[in-house]
Amino acid sequence: MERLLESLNDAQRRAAAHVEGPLLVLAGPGSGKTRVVTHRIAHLVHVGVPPQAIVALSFTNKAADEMRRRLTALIGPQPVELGTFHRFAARLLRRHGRMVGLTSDFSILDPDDAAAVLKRAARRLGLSLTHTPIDRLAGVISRAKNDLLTPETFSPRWGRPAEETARRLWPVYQQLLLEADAVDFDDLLVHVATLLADNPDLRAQLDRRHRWILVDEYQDTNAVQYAVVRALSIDHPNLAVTGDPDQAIYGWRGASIRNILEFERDYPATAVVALEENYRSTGNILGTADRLISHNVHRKPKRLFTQAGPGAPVRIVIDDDGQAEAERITQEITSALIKGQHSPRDFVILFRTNALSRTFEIALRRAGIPHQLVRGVEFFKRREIRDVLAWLRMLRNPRDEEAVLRALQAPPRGLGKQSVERLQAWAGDHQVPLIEALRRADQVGLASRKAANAAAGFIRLHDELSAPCEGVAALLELLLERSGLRDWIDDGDDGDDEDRLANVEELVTAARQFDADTTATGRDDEDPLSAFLDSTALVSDTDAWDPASERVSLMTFHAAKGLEFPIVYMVALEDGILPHERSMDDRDRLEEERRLVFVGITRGIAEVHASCVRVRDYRGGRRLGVPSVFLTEMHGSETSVEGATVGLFTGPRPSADPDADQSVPDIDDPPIPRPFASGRRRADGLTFEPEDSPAVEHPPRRRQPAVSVETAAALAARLGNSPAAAAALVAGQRVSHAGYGLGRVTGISGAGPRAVATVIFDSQPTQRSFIIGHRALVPVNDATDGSSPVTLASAEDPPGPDLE
DNA sequence: GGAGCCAAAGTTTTT
DNA sequence: CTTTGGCTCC
Repeated sequence: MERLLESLNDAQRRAAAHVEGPLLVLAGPGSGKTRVVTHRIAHLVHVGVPPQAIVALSFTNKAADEMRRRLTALIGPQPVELGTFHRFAARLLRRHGRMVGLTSDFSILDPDDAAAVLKRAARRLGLSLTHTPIDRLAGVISRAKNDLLTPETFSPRWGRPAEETARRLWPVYQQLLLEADAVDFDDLLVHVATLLADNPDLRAQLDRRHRWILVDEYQDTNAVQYAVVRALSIDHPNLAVTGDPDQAIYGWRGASIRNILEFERDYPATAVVALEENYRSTGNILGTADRLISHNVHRKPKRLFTQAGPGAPVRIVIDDDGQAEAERITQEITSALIKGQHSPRDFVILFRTNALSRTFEIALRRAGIPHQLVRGVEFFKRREIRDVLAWLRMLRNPRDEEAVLRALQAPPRGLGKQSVERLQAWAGDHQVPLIEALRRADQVGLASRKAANAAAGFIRLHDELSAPCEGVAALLELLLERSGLRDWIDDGDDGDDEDRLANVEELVTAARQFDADTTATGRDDEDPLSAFLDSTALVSDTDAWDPASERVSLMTFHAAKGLEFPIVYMVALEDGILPHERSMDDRDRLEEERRLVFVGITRGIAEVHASCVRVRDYRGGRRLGVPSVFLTEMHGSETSVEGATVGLFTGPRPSADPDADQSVPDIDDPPIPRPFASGRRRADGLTFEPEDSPAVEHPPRRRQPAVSVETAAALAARLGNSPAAAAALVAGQRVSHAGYGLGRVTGISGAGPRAVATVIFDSQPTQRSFIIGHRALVPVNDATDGSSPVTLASAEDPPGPDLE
């Protein structure tokens, strides 16, 4: 056993060997936090703690999966409860939700559906929402919930009409949710907190049941999460939290650094372990990060060190405009790839807002560099996916009005706005769920015979599909056939149909996978359909990130937390973007922006490049870019500056002299006082009109030859049409498609004619899915396609994602 | 009753 | 520039 902990350093070992009592692990970036957590769990199990008594909570499924993977590698599969806060809460609520008025079949509404409920609440109150956008109201309520406020305790601030409106709307909204047996994301945690606060016996019982609790990223927990964790660790305070106050980046979501800073006060006799040795980054990277973060006033100073050499300086580049920035970075990546010392997955491009990704996607695509934009929720936001899931939700919970409303229109069945409103009104008058009104449509008095028939048909369908079914996938299949959903999706003849159908098939595959997993693990304590729905509702952006894939990653700073990359590009470091203009006037929020950059820098293993731009195209117009104050702050002996020849950087060109601090341009005093004020500006006698910038000559598109290859191959396939061709698809196979050109298969899921191939096309950044049986994909000989612009370094065994 | 078009508005970060 | 919402027309 002692061998288990041998590979750890002293501090890590102290933390991992800790068994009883509260533990606070202050873990700097790259200090082996995940190793400590997994080794500690392994150690606990080894000394006889029942695995079922251990709960490890993280913020993303990805982090949880990675922990599971590493734990299994250490000591084999264990029935440890390991997942996200929300998943844990959902599971708990399915068991004990009665006490807050929920059945075990409650629905989890995504933000869109929650907004629709909020709209209904406003309608019920007779409130006009023309002057307060619904998202804003939802935001106010969400934030208040995270602060553990209730409609009673929430007091709108003076001169904030939106908050006053939200306060009035909130109780009605909760009422509607309750009637629908539904919760929003925030409620999952709020209900659990309430449950634990109001039911001492249950609290004690769960405290006993979950005797060892571990919380990752504790600096980002908010009041509700704190309340939940607190309530479960009173009698058995074997609570271990890990975190780094310098990486707290979710203050806007109600997270409070207080939780970690005052942990020792909350839990007396806490063992504190500081992990300070960094095993990830070079000395220059760590030094730059440290220099930057030391500008934060609200902070416990911390020592970070590495035994690694200084490495390359952290590079600061000032580009002319966004296009130049993207093209320069693309070129640098290309030449690094050609040299063969790096593969695409070694690179990440980090930006403050998602809107900034576009320029980089375009540039990378043009250069033929495979890349992935980390924005995973999109799959579950797709229309067809939401339609299917709405059906499932309705079958599980017929009171879920949002689900019923959506199912009613998918496919359209002749029940229009008029009829639906009449049904809703009737349901309201009779205090019954909407589904009941549909069931008794003959009593409702619908306008037409047609509408009444449609309602009856819908109910028949609902009842038929409500019959018990072997597995989620089987239910899905039945649903797709009987509801006409599949035909509806498939009937048009534009190319999107195929995409949409493939997405649905992908969902079926996921369900099949899910069924197999549940059978294997034999978890009978949960309803499979509910569990499946939970798993689709609670996915996050980073969950979709595939670390093993041979692609350059593009993501926000927030999404990068916990990850590491050999080469990091941080882009658009301009005042107004990072720090964001809405955070510049508030000291605390400015500090959070600074921590965001700290997180960005410390993702880097070997190289970190930061850049800003002198002119930024943004929302149609152009703005002058002023280098971020953070660039000034991080600049020092570990950094180099390029591109400061003209304009904003007026000082002499920075020399290699490490102490040439005088050469640091005076970024604090830019020629343009308010760079991000709206509208075009004249500056230094320059007029920034769009016409002023000559269109950049784009290199000829490389797709030309690909197209002809493709049509020939497609024609051959259509004429010969050998089934063998379809079967020949394997992961890694080059293929061509009539619409999208050449691409590479990244994976096959399922089997038989409905198997789905996922493909990355050379012309597009996104992954697309195709049903193999449709034979839209034609295998292409790798050697003949000649479209590979660069020789990629050979893929070795892909390492797992590296979480701290 | 439904679909398609046009206009307007709004853009931080996310479980 | 994208998305969303409202309107009109079929």
